[in-house]
Amino acid sequence: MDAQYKPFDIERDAQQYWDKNQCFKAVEDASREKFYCLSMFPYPSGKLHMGHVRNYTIGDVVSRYQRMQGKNVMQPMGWDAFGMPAENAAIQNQVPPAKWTYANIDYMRDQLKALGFAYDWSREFATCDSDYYRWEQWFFTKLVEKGLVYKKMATVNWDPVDQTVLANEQVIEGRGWRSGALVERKEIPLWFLKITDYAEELLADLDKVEWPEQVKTMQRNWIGKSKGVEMDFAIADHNGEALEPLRIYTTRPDTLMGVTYMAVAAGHPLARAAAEGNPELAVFCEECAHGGTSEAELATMEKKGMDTGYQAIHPISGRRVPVYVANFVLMEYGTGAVMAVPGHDQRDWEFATQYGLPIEAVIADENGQAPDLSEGAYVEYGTLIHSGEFDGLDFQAAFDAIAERLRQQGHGEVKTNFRLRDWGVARQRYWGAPIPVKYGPEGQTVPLTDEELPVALPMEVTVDATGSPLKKMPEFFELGDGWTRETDTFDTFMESSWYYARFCCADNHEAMLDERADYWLPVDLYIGGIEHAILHLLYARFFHKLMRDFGLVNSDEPFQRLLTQGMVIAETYYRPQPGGGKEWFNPADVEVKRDDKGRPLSAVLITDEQPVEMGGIEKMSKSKNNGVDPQSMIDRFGADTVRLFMMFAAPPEQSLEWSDAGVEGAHRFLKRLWRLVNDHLAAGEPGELDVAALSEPQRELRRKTHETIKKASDDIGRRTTFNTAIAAVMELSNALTRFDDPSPLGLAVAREGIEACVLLLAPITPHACHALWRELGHAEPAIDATWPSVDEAALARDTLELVVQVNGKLRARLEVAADAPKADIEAQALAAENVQRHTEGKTVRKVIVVPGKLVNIVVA
RNA sequence: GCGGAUGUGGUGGAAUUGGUAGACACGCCAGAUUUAGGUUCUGGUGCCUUCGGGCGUGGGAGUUCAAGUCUCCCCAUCCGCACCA
Repeated sequence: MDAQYKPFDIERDAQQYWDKNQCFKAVEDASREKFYCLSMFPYPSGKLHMGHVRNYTIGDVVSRYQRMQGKNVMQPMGWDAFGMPAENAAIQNQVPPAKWTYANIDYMRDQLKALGFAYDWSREFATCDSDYYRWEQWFFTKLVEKGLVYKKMATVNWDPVDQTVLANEQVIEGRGWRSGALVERKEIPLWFLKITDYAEELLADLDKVEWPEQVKTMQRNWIGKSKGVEMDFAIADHNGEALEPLRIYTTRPDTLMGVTYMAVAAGHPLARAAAEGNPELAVFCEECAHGGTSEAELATMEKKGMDTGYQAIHPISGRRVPVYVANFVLMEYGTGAVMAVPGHDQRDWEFATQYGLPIEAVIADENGQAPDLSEGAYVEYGTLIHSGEFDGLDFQAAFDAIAERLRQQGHGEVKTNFRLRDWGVARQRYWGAPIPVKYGPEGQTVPLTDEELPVALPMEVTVDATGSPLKKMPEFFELGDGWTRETDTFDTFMESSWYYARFCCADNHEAMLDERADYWLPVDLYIGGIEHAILHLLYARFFHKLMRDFGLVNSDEPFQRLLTQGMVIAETYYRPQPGGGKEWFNPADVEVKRDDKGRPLSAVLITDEQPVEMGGIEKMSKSKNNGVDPQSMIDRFGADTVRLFMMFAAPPEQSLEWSDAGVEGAHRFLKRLWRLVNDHLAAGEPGELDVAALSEPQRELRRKTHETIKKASDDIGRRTTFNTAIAAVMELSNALTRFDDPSPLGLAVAREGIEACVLLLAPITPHACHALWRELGHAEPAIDATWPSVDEAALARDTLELVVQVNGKLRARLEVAADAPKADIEAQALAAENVQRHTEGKTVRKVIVVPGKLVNIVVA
């Protein structure tokens, strides 16, 4: 074999071998256990970033591991190709989004191939292929027929200068990102999917999947099932005339007797009515329409309100309280109105304090006293006070009693509510799948028929900042006889909600899915960023249930296991600019000076040797220019080194800090491994592995080999902690390097250990292991080798080391027989020299023996 | 603001079930060989120390024979918040 590790030759040869033999083409086979491993497909933004490399390496390691376990593995790849960046690039470079997107796909596909991922490329597709989105359009028309789709008014960000709808991301501090104009909230009619019809099932079925508990918790909270009371407050206008009652929902009916005002959204009919005769209020309602629509923005903005002059009549006490218009109440949430209990709700408390409204205690604190409300609201559950006949009741009793009273009076009833809102799927953008609906001359709204599908998106267009070109293309939307086509396109979450199913049968041009979907689904392991923990994963789960209810799939959930990978982060460097901004420099262009402990002291730009500031470690991003280009790393060290570093530097769920030195370390390890095999082969032919004839060092090495197999198998297969699996293999390879025994038996023991190293690393550094496995004389490729198994007999030990503590502090170590009785261990521990010193003159109160671990002697 | 996480040597991290804190690696220090495909090998390396030991897992309290791990409070950072993907 070549004494030098030559990654580029090795990687080219291995990739050619896999490619030529179509090693990763997945074929349905009912007789074999399947494993569908899926990584979240990329948006083709231009080139791969380190986050992609991390994501796809994790998926590849698991895929290759499962293949070596004998499973029928399918690992596909495709492109989440619709989205805003293509439109932005089109505006900037005058290139049609389709051209830009497909060029990016071609480039990124080559990059993925250079990393040696075991994909079945025959299943590849892009979501902007009409052969993909046509089925989405078809399915949408079926949903319309089934009543799962409807149109309603919804709030969007409106840029009054560019005359266009903005995404939340395009609203920067309340202003449009291009025009800089103050963004307004505007109501327009939009298409919605009834995800709330599935709220209960989406909640309950979380129990069926093996997902990280925090992701399930986030989804549960997002769905937000609550039990409360929906009730009406009668309303009187300035003249005491009765108006339409005000409907509200509360989860705290026990605090009902503490209501001191009501708050409604600026768009609420009551606010509109009040504004009619009140110019000041009309101006205020207008002001409330400024700013973005995101919940974070609404929750953190300055709370403002204005009295409508109307009065709400308390349904039980008959007390009259003022009705305010408030900017933090939104029409979209619940009924667009809330009852305010400033004594027991912090937000209500702050508003009441600001506007001088009464704050009253109706829940006792833990001492049974009225709580001090001077510094804030008391939000705990407790016993009712100052609530008339309800005094003395606890939360549950008060909830029931007050709800019952409201029901008897016809003012309200118990209701289960969900925080989850229906999914708005319409976008006023060009680069998306056209929504397959047409409008008639008499205002009819009709889904397109099967014969009218698909609606192909025109590919040759010019895009500018003033909205979708589709709206300016009569040849697209005019259908004749007064009929027009919808020009909105789908939310790109639609495409990513079912691509995992289409991979099962991407070549079917007659149907959306076929029986092959039921062979492969559900996805056995889904890997992607934690940032998708709620929206994408919830929409995909919903879509799966829709497809199930149409008989397209037979499972309830799309993703059985989920691995949420952390971000890739790196140090940032900048220089302050005269204007107050910052110029950011890429880590590749910066040299860091360190003190004698290796702590970074300062940094200079390589080109001019002048200092730059260190801006802290952040997520790799364009804006901070701290992205490390995977390609340059592959070009320098080879794909295996990049893969190894990625898997070794951190467990997959944590953020991973990029380190050039760490990459070099990974590269050094591969060179050592190569040399280890080379030296071993040069040492001669191993003999027969006669387990009964082993010397003590040989037994020890063999134990290390099997301990490593055990640990690495568990780490990769169950825990998905690839970093500790690699650390274990490094320990074994260190032990093998130190093991110097050229006897035939010694070489046999070493051979077993070396082959274990190669196979255990095969999923992580597949190219090097492909070559090494061949050098070790195997005709079958490493990808088809069987994962090594543990010889339990090799793990047995005659003696164990126990630690001895005195009062919890380590004082001695003890070598004892593995089967030594407790009493012997205790006696030996007490007799140890250093233990004697620490127990001298003291009374032994207790001796705790934890078998196989430690002895703790408690003295006083 | 709300929901979810994270915090351990100079650095990345390990400690899986409450039981030896710091595996493995990077960096640094010392030595050897010598080095042009990004050397290689050996040893040392948490902090303090009167060399007995003491201290030590963001901070503060608590439970326990025993706490990085469990409970409570606080601080900092990150992710998501429905039109970024």
